[in-house]
Amino acid sequence: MPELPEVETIAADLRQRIIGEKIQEVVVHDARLIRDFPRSVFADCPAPGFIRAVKNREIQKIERQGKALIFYLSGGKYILAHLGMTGQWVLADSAPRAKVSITLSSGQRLHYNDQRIFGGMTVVADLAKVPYLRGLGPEPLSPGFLRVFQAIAMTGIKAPVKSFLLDQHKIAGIGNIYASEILFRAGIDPRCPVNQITEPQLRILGKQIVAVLKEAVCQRGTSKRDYLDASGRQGSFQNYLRVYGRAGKPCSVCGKPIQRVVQAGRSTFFCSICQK
DNA sequence: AGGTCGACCTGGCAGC
DNA sequence: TGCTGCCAGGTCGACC
Repeated sequence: MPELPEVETIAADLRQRIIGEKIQEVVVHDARLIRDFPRSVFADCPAPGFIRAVKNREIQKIERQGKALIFYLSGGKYILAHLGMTGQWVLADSAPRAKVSITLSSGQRLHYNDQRIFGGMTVVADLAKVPYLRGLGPEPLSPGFLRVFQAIAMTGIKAPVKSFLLDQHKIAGIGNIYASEILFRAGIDPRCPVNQITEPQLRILGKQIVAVLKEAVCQRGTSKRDYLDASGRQGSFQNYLRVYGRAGKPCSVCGKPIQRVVQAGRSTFFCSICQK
């Protein structure tokens, strides 16, 4: 599900509703979800250790970094969570398919669902030592991003620009949906190597990264399949997609059919007339 | 060094 | 109806 706008929406929702609450009870329905971030599984079942580590701590702050969600707990512990493809954090009395359920001091219940189990969570004592966070590129919504982006993009990268946008080490938070949308708005062919894009085009690209992500945050994310916010509601940016998931349908600008190609095993959507 | 590809999982859906 | 194959918003490690 989650790219930057979706994780940002969930973080904002949870911030409003559970800051200051104490974790009273944790039930792990599927131990595969509790794992070293984000994929490697502990040799033995880590769930009891996770529960012990977070129980009775207060949630003091919630932040997003890239596509990761971080719960700051009292006593210097952090829950580090990643939603993978199908993860959901939902506040609700019950959630029949929840993989992890957390009861808070007010009686609210926070559930983590994840159909494909690509996401998960772990508890850490030092964020600075987490390889995923250390490796993240600049945040598109942070001040000074455009200048940093320009500098990174000018380092002679030969990869197709679509792969570049998806690389979390280069830029944090962009995923498959927004990469296609950003490139359409910038008028750049997703297959074009980064080092063949002109400086003025790169400036437009940087601005479109910021514009598309900001707009998607305002629309509370894109609910194409599974994504729901922390109240279980859909986002609305799917109503504004110009190319993603529209293969064969007419381009909103020139009317020619939107193309779908596969790059690095993932679908890319674009207009071969409007994007050069 | 830097880029590409399969593996990790489950479920929905189109086509036969 | 039921089977098969394809598809899905992410990330990492093996491989070139």
